[in-house]
Amino acid sequence: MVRTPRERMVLSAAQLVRIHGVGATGMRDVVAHAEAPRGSLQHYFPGGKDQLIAEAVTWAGDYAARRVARVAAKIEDPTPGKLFAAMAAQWRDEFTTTGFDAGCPLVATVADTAATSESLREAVGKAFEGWQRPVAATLEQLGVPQARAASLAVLVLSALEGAIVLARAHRDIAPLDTVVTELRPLLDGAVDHRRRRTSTVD
Amino acid sequence: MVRTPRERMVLSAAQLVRIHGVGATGMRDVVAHAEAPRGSLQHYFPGGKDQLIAEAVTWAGDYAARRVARVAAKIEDPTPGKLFAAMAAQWRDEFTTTGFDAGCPLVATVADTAATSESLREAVGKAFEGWQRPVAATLEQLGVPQARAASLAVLVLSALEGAIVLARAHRDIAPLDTVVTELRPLLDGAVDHRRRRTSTVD
DNA sequence: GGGCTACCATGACGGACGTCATGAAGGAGG
DNA sequence: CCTCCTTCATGACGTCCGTCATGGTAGCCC
Repeated sequence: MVRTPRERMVLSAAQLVRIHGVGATGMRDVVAHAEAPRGSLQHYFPGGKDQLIAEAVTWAGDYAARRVARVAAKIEDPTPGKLFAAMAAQWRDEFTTTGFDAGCPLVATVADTAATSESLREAVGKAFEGWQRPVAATLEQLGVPQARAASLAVLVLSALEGAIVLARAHRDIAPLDTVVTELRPLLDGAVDHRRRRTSTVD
Repeated sequence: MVRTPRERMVLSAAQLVRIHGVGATGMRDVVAHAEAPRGSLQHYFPGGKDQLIAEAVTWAGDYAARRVARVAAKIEDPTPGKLFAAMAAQWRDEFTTTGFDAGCPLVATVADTAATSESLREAVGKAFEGWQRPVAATLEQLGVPQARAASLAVLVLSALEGAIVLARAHRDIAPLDTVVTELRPLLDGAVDHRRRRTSTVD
């Protein structure tokens, strides 16, 4: 579990962006947070700040994607609604235990740089795509018809991201619970039971 | 429709925050964009940048709230689903005509300052609240039971904000259309037809 | 051992930022 | 006319930013 200084910097960048946004996250802050040597910046990230943030965004997207697969595997008697509830619960837990200081790094990066840096915008787009894919795949596996699964994955991501923003603004997890409550029947109602693929042997 | 320099500065701040985020929006940029005298900054906003951004956020919240009432009045044979579709359509139109450079100022402010400035965070919270209220009121007027209307308003705001972020990241309005398509039946299904209040005389 | 590469250290530079000090117009009221 | 107050103008200050230049260390390969 030891991480190279380079990895630590990418990881620290992601965490700092979650809290302060891209603009307010300095490279000096990143090396300090990562306990990495400052001289390594120009060595590992010759592309400068854009490259560092882009890698952080990409890492965050991969992390989110992995987490979907992981949480889906842990649900017993899974349904689409339960998947969404579990995804929201992860944020709920983080907010209640760690506080509301950190949000989603992808949202922060879009808000700060979508109009400025094409490369960063593209990195975020791919990160969202990579996150959406396992969500859609899981929905399909749970019996949602393929065409619908992609749409519902977009809805799930949108509602979750929006609820995170609302929760942070209010310093209250209620929006997360609300969207789960309202969306659950819709998601569970989208399964075509004849198509359902069970992961266990019948 | 002439605006005082002070108003112009607040308005320009809101617009610049939408594009560049709070951190990357400088006060000099604001006065330049507003074509306002730089010396007026310390006179009208002795609280500094925080005060300026806070007023911009508050203005944006009021603007969004007014727009809900306005768009709701223009829908013929309105339903909850149509309200949401109309709200999303406003963003759709802006993205297609003006491009994806500008997002929602409330989201940008939360992402940049939720962990840093308590006053700004609070301003955004109230702005969201002031936006949510007319949405819930309109839903109730369209026949949604009161308790449900508040929840659905949260869902509407969350899904819309999230879809805006996704649309900007992908430079594609598809997410907006997707959430509308998926959410419309849910919203229209929430009306209790016995409670519906018609605006015209029966 | 010599040379090459990967990695780290440190200081400087030019620019932009938010803020403040100081002062000048310009109209209102006495 | 003089005074007060609102409004605007301008320059400076200190700080922080991203980037770069330069040089040092450590280890591997020939």
